[in-house]
Amino acid sequence: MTTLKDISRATGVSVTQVSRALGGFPDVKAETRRTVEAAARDLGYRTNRLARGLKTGRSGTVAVVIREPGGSQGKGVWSEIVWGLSEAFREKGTRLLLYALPQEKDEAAAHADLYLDGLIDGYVLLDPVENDKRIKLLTDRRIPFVVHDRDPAQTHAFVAIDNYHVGADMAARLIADGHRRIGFLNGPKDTSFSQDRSRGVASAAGKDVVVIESNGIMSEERGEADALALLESDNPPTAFIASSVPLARGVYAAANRLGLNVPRDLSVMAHQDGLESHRQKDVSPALCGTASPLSNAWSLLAETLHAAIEDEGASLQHMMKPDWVDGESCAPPR
Amino acid sequence: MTTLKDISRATGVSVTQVSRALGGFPDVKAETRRTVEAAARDLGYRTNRLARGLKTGRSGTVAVVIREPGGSQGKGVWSEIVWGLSEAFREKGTRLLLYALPQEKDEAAAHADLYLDGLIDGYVLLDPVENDKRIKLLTDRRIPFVVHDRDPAQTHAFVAIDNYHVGADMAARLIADGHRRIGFLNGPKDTSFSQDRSRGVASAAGKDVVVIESNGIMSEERGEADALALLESDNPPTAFIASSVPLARGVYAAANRLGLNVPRDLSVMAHQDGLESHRQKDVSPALCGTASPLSNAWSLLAETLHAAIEDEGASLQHMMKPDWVDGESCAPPR
DNA sequence: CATCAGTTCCAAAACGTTTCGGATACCACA
DNA sequence: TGTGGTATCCGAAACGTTTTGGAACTGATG
Repeated sequence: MTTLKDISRATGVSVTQVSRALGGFPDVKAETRRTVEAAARDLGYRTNRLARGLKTGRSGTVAVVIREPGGSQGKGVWSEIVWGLSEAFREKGTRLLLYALPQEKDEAAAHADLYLDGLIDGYVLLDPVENDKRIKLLTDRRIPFVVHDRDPAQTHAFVAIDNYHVGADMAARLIADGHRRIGFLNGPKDTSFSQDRSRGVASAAGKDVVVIESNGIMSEERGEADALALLESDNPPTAFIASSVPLARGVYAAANRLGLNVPRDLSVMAHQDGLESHRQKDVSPALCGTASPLSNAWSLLAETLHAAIEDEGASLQHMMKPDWVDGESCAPPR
Repeated sequence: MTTLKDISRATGVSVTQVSRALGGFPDVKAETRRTVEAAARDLGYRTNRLARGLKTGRSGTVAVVIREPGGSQGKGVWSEIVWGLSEAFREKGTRLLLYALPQEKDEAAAHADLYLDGLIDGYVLLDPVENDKRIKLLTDRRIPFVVHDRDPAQTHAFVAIDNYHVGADMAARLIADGHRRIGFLNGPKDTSFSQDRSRGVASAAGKDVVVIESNGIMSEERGEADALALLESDNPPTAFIASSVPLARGVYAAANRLGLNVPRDLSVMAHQDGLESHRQKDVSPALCGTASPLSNAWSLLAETLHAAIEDEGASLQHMMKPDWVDGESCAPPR
């Protein structure tokens, strides 16, 4: 292993100046810097993060705790998220630790324990719940962290989707196309994302547009059932907004059963969460709708966590505007 | 953060003795040790792994490099493997770093780079290929590692399945049941696991048993095609051995098309690789056959890597005997 | 009493880095 | 000549741990 001392010996420059030269400090003569940099390259120098970490208190490593194995049949889709995170952090020179924790262990305590090892600068938290214990504990102990999505009951650093605009965008486009009666298959009523989307839709709708909203789990079965009920009513909607791709699949199934053609007889829009597993293109006709640019979320999460680590107490909150994806599933009403 | 110095101050014992007391060294009076341990507990002491690592050259962290995001639609099943590994290492007090590397980057070089940071003690390598570059480079640089599965072209530490016994076990059981003509749907001819299984089957077969082997990719489609061809021949086998669950699915499909009942008219055995994604129970009738106890592999991998890190140059090789899984798919021939 | 062995202890050095507090040299200006 | 400013440098301390090499004490043995 090459150390600063080796470079110092090789160049005749003091260890201090070698460190400062490599660190880009201004009080180093240009020529000295060049000499040092050349020697560092020749000797294959890499700064020892353990030593740096010991001195600075920053190891350059963050962690994410995962609770379930998640095979390709498993419910969890964390592999995609974790991969994206790891890559985003890698690009910023930070490493990501994956901490697998069985269900029966106390997750919040595990976060605190691991942090005390000194190897970890902070955490990314996934899948927050209301009044999340982890958030509470990490906040108390002033351990830096950022949440993917958010817990509306607590204030903390997060990167979340702007669900208000998810609803507003889709509704506005349907209305611009001439639709005046819209079915809205939303998520569970008690989740904050559903409420936000609902508000967005309502604000875009105004007075002469009727929105019929239903809430519940976002499965294809429920989508089909709720869509069927609406389409068979006396005054059926000419368009649907679905809060997820599976829900939209359900709408397609319902339309199919009633012999309705999408988009000729019925327009369908859906929001996709950005995971490979629920893709708007994978249904036919391809869905149009909003999309969460999760791929961008990784680097934003990385930046936010960095900021949280640097400025203790900074509360960084990012709402990401949804993207728009064109498809074949929307048209003006007949 | 509590340090050894804090404990020293609190107890009046020197830092040296505190360290030795906590480290379990013998030259510490029992009473002193108790005092120190009590203080450590009260003060919530956790040893700083950065400092220890700097001194000992061991950070207590290992890494695995992953190349593809692999959503639940993706081909990759690494999430299950990585989770198992992370948990196995966690139980041994070691942490696992996940290093996501895009396809276009040089993987072997990335291993060397990351190692030079000093944060990593060694690697777990997945999916080795013949004459694997990573194995070559890590061996050259004397960076400790262990491979999940193996590269028969190089000698290195590994944990692999005993594929000879996979073949031998299944063949022996079928023969004990009275089968004398066996179809064997194996993997690609140039992979070492296929060759090993082939040898195992042959050795169990002896002279009065006929084995008809076919090789190729292990998809359901190929399984169906090859099984169909054999079953429609003049002298069809009374049993099949499949090298994977998808292949066995193909056999089921072929039997179905020919109106054959499993296991009455045809016995089917399959090897499952232990991943949730290919489960013998998930087909009907449930498959019997060998299974790789991958869940045990994780801790064995962890132990082997630890050994490789401690004794430089130790070459540790572990063949895991397959398990046996009972099912409904086998019976004596009619 | 001197010697030895055994037990228990500790000061200090070391790991590789960052950073504080000056030191040195040079030049310009009064 | 002295004074101040700027550019460039460096020694030494510090981060928290492990480990070396010996010190101090005890009791037993000759």
